[in-house]
Amino acid sequence: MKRIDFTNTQVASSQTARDINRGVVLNLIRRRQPISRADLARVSGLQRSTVSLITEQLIRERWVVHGPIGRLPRGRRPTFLRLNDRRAILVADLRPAQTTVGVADVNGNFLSQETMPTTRDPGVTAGALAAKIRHLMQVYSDRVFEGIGISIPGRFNDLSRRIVFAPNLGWPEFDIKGTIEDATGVRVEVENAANACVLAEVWFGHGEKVRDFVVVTVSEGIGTGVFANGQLIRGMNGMAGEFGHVSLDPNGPSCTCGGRGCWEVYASNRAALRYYHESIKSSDGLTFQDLLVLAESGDLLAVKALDRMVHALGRGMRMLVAGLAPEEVVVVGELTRQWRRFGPAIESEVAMGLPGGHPPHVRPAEGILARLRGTVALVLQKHFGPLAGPQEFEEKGFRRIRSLAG
Amino acid sequence: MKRIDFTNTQVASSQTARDINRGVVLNLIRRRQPISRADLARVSGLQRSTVSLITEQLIRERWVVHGPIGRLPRGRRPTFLRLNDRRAILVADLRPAQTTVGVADVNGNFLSQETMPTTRDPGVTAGALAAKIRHLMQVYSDRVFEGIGISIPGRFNDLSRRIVFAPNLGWPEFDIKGTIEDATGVRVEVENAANACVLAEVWFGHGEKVRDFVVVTVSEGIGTGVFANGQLIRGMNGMAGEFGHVSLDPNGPSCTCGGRGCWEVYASNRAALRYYHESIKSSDGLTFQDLLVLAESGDLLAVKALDRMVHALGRGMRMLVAGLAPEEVVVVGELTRQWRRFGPAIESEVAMGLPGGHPPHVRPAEGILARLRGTVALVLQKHFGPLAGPQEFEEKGFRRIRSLAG
DNA sequence: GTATTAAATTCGCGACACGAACTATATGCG
DNA sequence: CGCATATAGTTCGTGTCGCGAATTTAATAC
Repeated sequence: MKRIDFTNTQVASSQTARDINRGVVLNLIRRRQPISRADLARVSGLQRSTVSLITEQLIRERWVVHGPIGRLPRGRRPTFLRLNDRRAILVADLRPAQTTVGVADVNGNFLSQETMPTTRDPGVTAGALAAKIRHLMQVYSDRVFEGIGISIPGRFNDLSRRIVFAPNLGWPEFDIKGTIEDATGVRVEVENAANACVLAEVWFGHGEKVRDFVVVTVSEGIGTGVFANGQLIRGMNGMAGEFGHVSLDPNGPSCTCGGRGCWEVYASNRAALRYYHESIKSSDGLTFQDLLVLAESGDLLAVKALDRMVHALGRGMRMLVAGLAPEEVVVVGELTRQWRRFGPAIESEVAMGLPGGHPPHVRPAEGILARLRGTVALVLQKHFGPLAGPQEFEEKGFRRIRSLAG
Repeated sequence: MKRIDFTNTQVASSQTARDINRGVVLNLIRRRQPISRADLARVSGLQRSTVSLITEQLIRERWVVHGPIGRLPRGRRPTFLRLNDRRAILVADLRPAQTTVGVADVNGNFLSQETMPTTRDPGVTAGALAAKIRHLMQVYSDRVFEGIGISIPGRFNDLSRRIVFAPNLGWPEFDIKGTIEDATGVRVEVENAANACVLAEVWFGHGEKVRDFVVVTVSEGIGTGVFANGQLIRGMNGMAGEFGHVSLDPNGPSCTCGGRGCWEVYASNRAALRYYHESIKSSDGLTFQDLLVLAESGDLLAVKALDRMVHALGRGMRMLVAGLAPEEVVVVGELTRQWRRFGPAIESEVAMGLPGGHPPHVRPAEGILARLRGTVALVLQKHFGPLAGPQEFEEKGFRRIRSLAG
């Protein structure tokens, strides 16, 4: 008897070239729409004839539709192509306090967006979320829904299909994917919020031009998403990116994760509030937003608390920057609203004592929008080819092949 | 006038499939030699006819040669194929104290290996190295040399072609690539030692099966190499992997890099020696090897010093493990000689308070061998296709294509 | 010798990208 | 209006490649 072991070797067939080029053309249309076939050929380097065949295929697949006719000083007028925005994606961003639900088209434009409270009971929250989604599907029944994308402040394990690590949410392990899929009949994709922000940057931001950057989400906790070598780094079981729970001080305050002195204990919104509480009594019920307003209006203790937080934020980022050498650090969170105040402080803290080379550019991104748009990208990834991830190959032209072991 | 901007979009041509499959077949031969065409077809999933054509091409290119004829209970006998081991690679491992030079065949087997001292003067060392290499080229003049691979305890900047960050070597910026190339006439590839160990693991170890692991080299300093999503992470300017210079304590002892309290200040061989020096006076001239021997023979202070070092090592690894979620942590360095003593201590320290999921397997690797073999892989990468890195695509079937900007 | 088995090659086919030729459609000028 | 010119988009012939069936080669068993 022979032992068979399925290795991951991937061979190319005749269709592989088409699959690759289809992805290139589809993403060029997404990026540069409206665009003519002739321009696609110029931009991609493919022959006009090849572009025609591929666009024909994309139109058959209903990903692309004809747009308006262009005007040129001379010659035949080009027919522009654009994405079919009748195809929509349902998106949700789960946060400890509230959940945002919405509908977006394939371009990441939102048709609708609303919020609902997040409760401590996963089942109740998921039920309410599913109801909202079903309602949205009725309201937008003229659209075709590609899937549901959900970003969470934690980790989703693909094997067990459960949320397995979400200390700031306070949920036990829960099968959110199955629950929502059963209630709606639509396929659900779940991803960590910081990773979703990475996808949003790649899909709707600077694209794949920047091949190494990290996203740091600062809210109740601290999340990090790593984009390296032009790919989102997921790690074993999708657990990569928990730099927020790296211990800076083994004897520091305890963290929601069970550890002590984690980065997020010093640099999250909660940390700033704690610093403020320590300096002044009678400050119950204060939110991070309030703290920002206080600092803006000149409250010295509030400024001091935020400065401590920002200092810790920069210190932790230096860890990421030293280890991963990103070109950019993208910051997501409420504190970006006063970027003028915090931005330079973070940037100089990051650059301090950096081993060799140039410090990265530190810049803000819009939070909710990034998370939601990231989940749009998450759902579309399956159809748009290997942009931002290698896992696509297996499902398309490539095949897993056998190998004889032993 | 049109502004033209070369984007990195890569389209596939007819030859793309062949390039991919050539790489698959060549690497299967490398891995499983001697192997027949029939087995290659079975293992790869390609048709026997396709395998025949590709192997014919590889034999023409002189990468593959016919081996012995096999024996089977029935039927025509298979002709085995194997790599052409007349093609050799010159390798060097530069370390602060000494440099190892050698010759290896394409299988990573060493034909020769010798050491020479490393001096504080880059020019002198490079000159001596070049002389040794020229001598080896004469001794093995029956071989064809593919290139020279050099691993360094620092960073090589591809643009300036210089060693730009090597605090433990104590060299100023130096163009080692140009110096050796001019003196030998052979192409030189330079890579950080930890990254070289990563390549060695992927090429001569478990292969691409483990898609996420990190290498931690422990010697004068601490180096880290990150393998994620099945790729070596290089970062901007190839600077990724300097986790050794992440500050654990901003007020800690100063480091060779100019910072304070870096991980390597607490967890390197030098750190262990410092701990020992602190506990006992009159211990000048002691090497790390001596310390290991002392500990083995029951010197309690030596044991204590090494325990402190191992504790710090584990603490830093927890940072890597939390952030990158590797399946494995591979340790390279002298301390692996007493792995029975240190291994379990490191592993339990790493697993302590890890956010969610399973801790990685921590295991040792042979140091000098890994570094040297890694440089073999470094040189061969160019010819063996996109194994362990995406940068290959540009040079083979893929092309950069134009895009009109503005 | 003949049947059987397996390796390796040959050959016809379809998919694909390429590139030249061709068609379609616009502007401008005599 | 008619013709030159320019640009978009399509058609068609060619070469490469992988596929898979048929064929050839070479060994063993009876």
